[in-house]
Amino acid sequence: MFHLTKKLEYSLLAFSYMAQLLPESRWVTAKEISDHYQIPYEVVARCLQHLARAGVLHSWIGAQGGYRLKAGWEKKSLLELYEILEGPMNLVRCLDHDGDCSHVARCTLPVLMRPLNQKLKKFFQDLVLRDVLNLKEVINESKVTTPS
Amino acid sequence: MFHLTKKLEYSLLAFSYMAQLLPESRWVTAKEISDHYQIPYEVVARCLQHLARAGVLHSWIGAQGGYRLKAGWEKKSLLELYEILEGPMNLVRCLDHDGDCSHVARCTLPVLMRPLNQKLKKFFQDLVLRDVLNLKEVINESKVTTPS
DNA sequence: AAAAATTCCGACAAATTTTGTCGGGATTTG
DNA sequence: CAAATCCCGACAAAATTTGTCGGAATTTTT
Repeated sequence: MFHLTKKLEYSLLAFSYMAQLLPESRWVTAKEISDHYQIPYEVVARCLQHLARAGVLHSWIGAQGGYRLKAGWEKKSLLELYEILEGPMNLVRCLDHDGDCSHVARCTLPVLMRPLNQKLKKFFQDLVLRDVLNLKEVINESKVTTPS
Repeated sequence: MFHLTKKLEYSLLAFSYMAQLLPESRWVTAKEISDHYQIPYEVVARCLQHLARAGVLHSWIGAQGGYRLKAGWEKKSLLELYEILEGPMNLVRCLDHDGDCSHVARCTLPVLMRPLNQKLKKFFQDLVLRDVLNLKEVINESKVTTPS
């Protein structure tokens, strides 16, 4: 129940990898990351795609293309990453459908869990990549948009 | 990844149920709880057994037996319940074996996750049943130890 | 213009974890 | 002694997560 999913693990590793190169900043391929950490290519690749679609990374298709951190990435919270990769964060399913438990009328879980869920989300909202990855400060992300 | 397990859900319902009866306090059977919430008997039953073994509930075997809240139950945290029911709370597996990832040397996850994990545990340690279940105060738990 | 490198996408297969079921034993009450 | 109950482990089923495959689209290189 409280294990990070591989999607999150791999995404964090990807961020970590890209952050390390930082003052440089270049296009990094999914393959490079998968090789470096020996994690399955297709899985990281999909994570990176989702993160790009969600606007946390730049992506560039084609030879010499890849991914690159997007300005402001270091302020993204674990909550945001979670919701990009896994959908809404809810302690109990019924909260997905706004407390419509439809299960037993007596089920008090949605009522009890709603405030708790808010707290949990707050907790992860306050954990931003900069802190999670232990970065002193993010030096500069060059505004390059084409590979070569 | 952040859905409560049924074990936890059912246990919370059980606590909720027993707390509602409170100034009374009597032996409540697993069957009674399973019937009330329409949840599978064997599963709640096992949760209650674990909670009893862990000292959060009293149990009494035999006809007219059952379970009963044990003094101090309302100060038990969700972390404690979690660890009773599910084992140690760790965001990543390698923390189970104290960061021995054995995976790739480069894997920075254990290092990054250890402090995060601490924070998460703290978070759940601070959530105690009294608050989670919204109890004003716990009136009294009679010290009865035998059913009749 | 063709080939190579890459992101993008969905369908599906495999592995793992969670959830539920069963059968039986032990203890207490009436 | 019978009934009610807790106790326990093994296993089956369901759900979820993880990984694989096949292919399409875009860009760069030759």
